[in-house]
Amino acid sequence: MSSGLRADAVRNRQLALEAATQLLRESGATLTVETIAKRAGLGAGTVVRAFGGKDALLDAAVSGLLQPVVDRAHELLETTAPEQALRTFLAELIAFQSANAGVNDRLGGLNLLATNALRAELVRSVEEMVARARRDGAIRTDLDPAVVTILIGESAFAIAKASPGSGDLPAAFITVLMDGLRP
Amino acid sequence: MSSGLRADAVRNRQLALEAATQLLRESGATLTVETIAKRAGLGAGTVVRAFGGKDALLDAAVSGLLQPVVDRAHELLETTAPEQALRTFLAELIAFQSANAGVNDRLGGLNLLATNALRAELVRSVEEMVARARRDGAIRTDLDPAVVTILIGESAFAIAKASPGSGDLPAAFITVLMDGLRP
DNA sequence: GGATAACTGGAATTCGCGTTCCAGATGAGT
DNA sequence: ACTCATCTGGAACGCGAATTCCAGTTATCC
Repeated sequence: MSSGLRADAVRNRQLALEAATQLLRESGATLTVETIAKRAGLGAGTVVRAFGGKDALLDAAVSGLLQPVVDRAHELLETTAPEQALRTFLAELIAFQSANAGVNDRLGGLNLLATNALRAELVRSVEEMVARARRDGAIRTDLDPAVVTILIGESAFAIAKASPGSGDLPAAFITVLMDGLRP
Repeated sequence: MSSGLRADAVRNRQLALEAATQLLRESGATLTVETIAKRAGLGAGTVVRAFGGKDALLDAAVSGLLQPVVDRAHELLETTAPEQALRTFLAELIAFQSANAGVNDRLGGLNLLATNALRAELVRSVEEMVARARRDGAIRTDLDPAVVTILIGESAFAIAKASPGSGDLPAAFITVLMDGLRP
């Protein structure tokens, strides 16, 4: 096969990835190579080797989680009117981040190449939504679109982190934000 | 004196605190006991003993940074009209967080007793500002005040973290937020 | 079904850090 | 000035965690 890996190595790679993803999403879990290995039913060495290091493994896991969100943004850009796309995407993004609360807190000091690329792509998509909504007259023109994009992205992120504690928060946020962004 | 500490111990306590505060504010700096000790011109043992542990030392350092902000919130509550107080405080809070960027990222896993107390006090102050502004008719009443407070706090925090890269961001944020919060 | 290269488990290694320890230094009381 | 309790520097220690290593196992190819 194209990979050049032995069949068992391929299987174990997959097991390691799944175990890492699981543990990443379990808020309190300790995220050591040891625990990932135990969860996957593998030895520590195998887990590390599968991706070339712990960082790369987690990068793959986080990317896997993020990819559907990126796809969804593209889909909304193609199928939905800009303002509505922005609203919908924000709601879904917050729900996603909220469901994966704690993931981001445990990535400090890690070098996440693929993940950062996806994040950049996400920002690009939001930028495009903002630009289009603004062309439609749905967003005020006294602010730099790039600044508006950052504003949206960063605060959505923060709201998601805080929202497990308070269910109304995301809806309130979107209301306030979209009202504040109107011309 | 009341402390019961020897004079040199008092002085070294102060040196350790200042060194810790400095390093905390220097974004890239490694924040180990060793580096703090070197900066203070002390031995590692002395630094640790001064406050009873690294956590307590950093707690004291962060509290020291935060205290003026808390005082300022109280002052604004006493001297300024609610809506204006909120605007002003937000701008100052963001400027402060921005100037101390990176401090918050390095506090993961630490037990910061005094700091958390100050943070809670900060939230209480903002809550009071929101409540008063709402009574004045300056803030929409279709949202739970507690939710509005969290909304403000969390997003201000996020904006501050992102703002070193983009100077217009804080002003844009406050504009959008306050417009969105109007009745 | 052998031969061989690839892969595996998990023990040993390494590394970064906070804390502890203690022989020597130093401030405080007289 | 003398004494002694307190404090100091920094080496040694303990601990958690990633990585490396290697003897043994297993897939793959003929």
